[in-house]
Order: sequence, then C-alpha cells, then structure tokens
Amino acid sequence: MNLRYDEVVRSGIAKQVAENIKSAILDGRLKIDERLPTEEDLARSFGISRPTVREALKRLAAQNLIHSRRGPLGGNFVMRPDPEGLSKAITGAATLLVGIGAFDIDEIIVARLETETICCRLACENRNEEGLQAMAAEIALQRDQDISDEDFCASDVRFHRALVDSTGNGPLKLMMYIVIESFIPITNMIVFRVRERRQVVAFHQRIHEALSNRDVGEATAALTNLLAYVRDSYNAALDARSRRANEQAQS
Amino acid sequence: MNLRYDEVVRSGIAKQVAENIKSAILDGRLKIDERLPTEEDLARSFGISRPTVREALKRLAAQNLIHSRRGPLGGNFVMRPDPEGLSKAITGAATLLVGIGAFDIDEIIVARLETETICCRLACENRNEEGLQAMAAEIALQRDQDISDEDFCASDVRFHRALVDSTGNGPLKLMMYIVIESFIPITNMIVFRVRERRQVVAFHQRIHEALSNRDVGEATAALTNLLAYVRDSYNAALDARSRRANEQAQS
DNA sequence: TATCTGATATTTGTCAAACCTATATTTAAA
DNA sequence: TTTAAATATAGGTTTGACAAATATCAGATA
Repeated sequence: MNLRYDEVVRSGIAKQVAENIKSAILDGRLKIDERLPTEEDLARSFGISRPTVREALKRLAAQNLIHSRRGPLGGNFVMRPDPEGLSKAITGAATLLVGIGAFDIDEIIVARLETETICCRLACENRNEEGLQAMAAEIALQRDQDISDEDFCASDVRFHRALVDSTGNGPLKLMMYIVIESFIPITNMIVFRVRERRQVVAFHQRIHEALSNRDVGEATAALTNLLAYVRDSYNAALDARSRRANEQAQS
Repeated sequence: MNLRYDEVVRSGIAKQVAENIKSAILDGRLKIDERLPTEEDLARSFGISRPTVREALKRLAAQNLIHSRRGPLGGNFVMRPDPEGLSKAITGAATLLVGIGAFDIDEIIVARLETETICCRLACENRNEEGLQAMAAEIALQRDQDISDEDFCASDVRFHRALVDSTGNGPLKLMMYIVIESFIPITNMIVFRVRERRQVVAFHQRIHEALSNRDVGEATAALTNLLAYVRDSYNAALDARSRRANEQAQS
C-alpha cells in the first residue's frame, strides 16, 4: 500500500481506500463510465484483501458514485452523476433532520415561501407549454374527490416539482430537491388533516393561471396565500392538539 | 430472513439488508444513538454471513446513518443526523454535476443571486453581533495582500457562510450548503484569475455595512453588483481564452 | 453458410473460519 | 486505595473457496 503509516493508524483501511478512489473520481482521474480495475487488482495494488476492497466499493456504491456488473466485461464502473440519485440521498437525510425536530414548521414555511417565490418569478419568464400542462394535469387530479390523501399529497409534490422545473435553472432545481422531496412532504404530513383540499387546489389554480399569463405579481401572491393558509392550518392543528390535551388532563 | 423470495431474487442481498435497516432508522423503529444487534446477531437473524452484513453496514456508514465502535459496549450505532455530514454528501455530488458541465456559469450565477438575495433580506432581520463579527473578520483577512489565492477563496466561502448563518433559518441553511460548498467554489475556480480582490472585498464591505444597518435595499444591491462583477469577470475570462485561441490559430 | 447451443473464462456476489485490534470490565497486586 | 494486568466482547481484516451472472467462442445443426 502506498499510504503512510500515520494515515492508516486510526483504523479504517476500507474508509481510506474509499476516500482515495472517491477523490480520483471527483478530480477526474477516473472518468465517467470508466471501468475500475478488478477487485483483485485493486486489492493487490492497495496491498489489502478483496473483502476490504469490497467494503470500500460498497461505500462508493451507496453514494451512487459507482455501480457494478458481473461477468467478463463486468466490473465496477464510475456512474454518471444524476440529480435524481442525489435527490434520494438528500431526501433521506433531510427527512431525518426534520424528523428529529431539528427544524420547526415556521422555519420550513419561511424557507418554502422565499425559495418558491423565486421559482414563481423565474417560471413566469421561462415556463413552456409542457410544464403548464404538467401542472394542469395535477390540478385536474387534485379536483377528483375520490383519490386518497396519500395520492393528493403525492400530486401536490408533483405540482410543485413542475413549478420548479419550469424555472429552467438546473442549479436551482438541484437546491429545490430539498424542498420538494423533504420539506413539502413534511408540511403535508403535518397539516393535511385540517387542510381543505378545495382551498389548496384553488391556490394551485391561481398559480397556474398566473404562470400562463406571465403575471409575476399574481403568481407570488397566490403562493404567499397558499403558504399562509398552510401555516394557519398548522396552527389550527396545534390548537386542536393542545385543546385535546387539556380535555384529557381535565377528565 | 424475513424477506420474500421475489424481493431477493435479483442479486444484492447486502443492498436489501441495507435498505431494510435504513427504513427502520428513517421511520423511527431504530432510534438515534441506539445500538444495533452485533454483526453476528444480524447475520444470524437475516440468515446471511457476517461479511455480507458488513457490506450492508458499510453502505449505511457511507451515508452517515450509523457509526461503529469496537470493544465491549461497542457496536454499530444509529447516528444523530447532522447538517454537516449532509453537506459533505451534497457537496460531492453537486461538485461532480458541475464538474461534468451539467450546469453553466450563467445558470449558477442566477441561482446564486436569487438565493443569496433571500439570505441578505433575512439576515438584515435576524443578524446578530456574532455573525457580523465573523464577516468582518473575513473581510479583514481578505484585505491582506499576502494571502494566497486559495486562502482568499476559502475566506470568500466563509464570508458567504456567515451571511447564510445570519439568516437564522435552519432549513434555508441546509439548502444553501449547496451554494456555499459547491457553487461558490466553482465560480471562484473559474473567475479568480481575472478578478480583482479589491473590488470583491469592497462589495463584501458594502454587504457587511448594509447588514449592520439593516438596510435591505443596499444589501441586495451590493450583492447584485458583486455577482454582476463576477459574471463580467467570467465573460472577460471567456473572451481572453477565445482571443488566445485565435492568436494561436493565426500563428 | 448461417444460426443456435453449450462450454468456458472472467468478474462480481456470498460464505466460512480464523485471527488481529481496540476497549470496558474485572481481578490481582502494590 | 490505587494501579496494573488479565479477560471478555465487539468490530476490523485476512485467507480461501464456491456460487452466480454474463460475454465470448467453438462446435453442432439446419
């Protein structure tokens, strides 16, 4: 192995090797879709055993940096990075953060309002027919009284995703994955009981029309109203809970 | 093993087990800091071998979901999720996306402008002395003509981080990790050659003073000017490159 | 000749058993 | 009572083997 002793001393050879390969990928020494040496060759060249190499490779696979195929012509390949894969990673971690109460709903709503306002403004400039139709389709779905709460929330997420996509800004879309995949589901999970679907759909409708007319003021106003409504619903849910708690305490 | 056959059939037992444990963590069946069964017990209860269990655990460790300690009272523990760890994961992936040219600089600058404008506005409301001092310290450092380009860029990143921290909004800070750890270094890497430090520091100074005075208009104006200057620098760099290319073609 | 079939080689996936290393606890000695 | 050594328990690593998937190629068959 080429590593110095003091780099190895605090256990974790597999971790070191993973970092080594990862940096090779990140700074381009290993190109996309390029095949890594076989696990045996890696083991030999690092001077470690194959299972240890495999543990290192599994770490990379977990980060969607490589994938593996069996057989001749198989091997471990550098993955083409895709925002989709990144979104999954972000979602899990962000959901966990929200789950342990690292953030409170008011903060989340402020963040949603500020960032989605940007999206409304950019979407008014750059929206295309495809995006408008995607939003209209979700609105139509949300008008159906028969769909379940889960389906309604899923459609809500897709509506906001379409809004974000309409901005046509890749970096922003990347950032908004956190909102779409984590903050929106969380807010939905908390407030969907007290929220009236018709109200939400009406706000969605207003946003859609405003985007269609490239009316930035109306779009952001509708979004602001939507999130104010969500916040009110949340406070109503809080009140209901504390009222129930009081009643239980009295009885 | 409790998994059904058709869930296992297409190889990847380790992957399945990792997903299994991960979902247990995400939906709270395994609480934070709780110890998992020993690797041997996991192997037994899943009906697989210990190396395979370890591959699964390494996947989770790579996602910062668990960490391990040796010895009695050691074991694998569910990690308390921290934004820092998440930021590293996001950064790597986002950097990769930028590295392969998935985004262009104009998009990135638009995204930076829009999101950092939010931060200026919220920071004007919520900034505290600590944050202002952190920004002032970086400005002082950036005035030093002797520091290297790397150090200047690192200080630039810390300045913007202090700006984001001053918003006091956790969810927004999470999102802004992508900007701070990935977009800003990328823009710096591309334009720092043609950029004059004095100009940049002057913009930083204006932002700092505006925040200090809670002057939202001036803060966002300074930010806008800063990013316009960055964009101009980028275009200048592009021009210089194409001019060099022309000269080379003529000679 | 063209095409299908099966043997073969290569590479990852999994397993088993052992040993090394770190560390908390317990025991024994000073 | 304090300190030092033994011990038990956990993860960390190695060796060696076999299983499963799959591209390639030789040979049989139409």
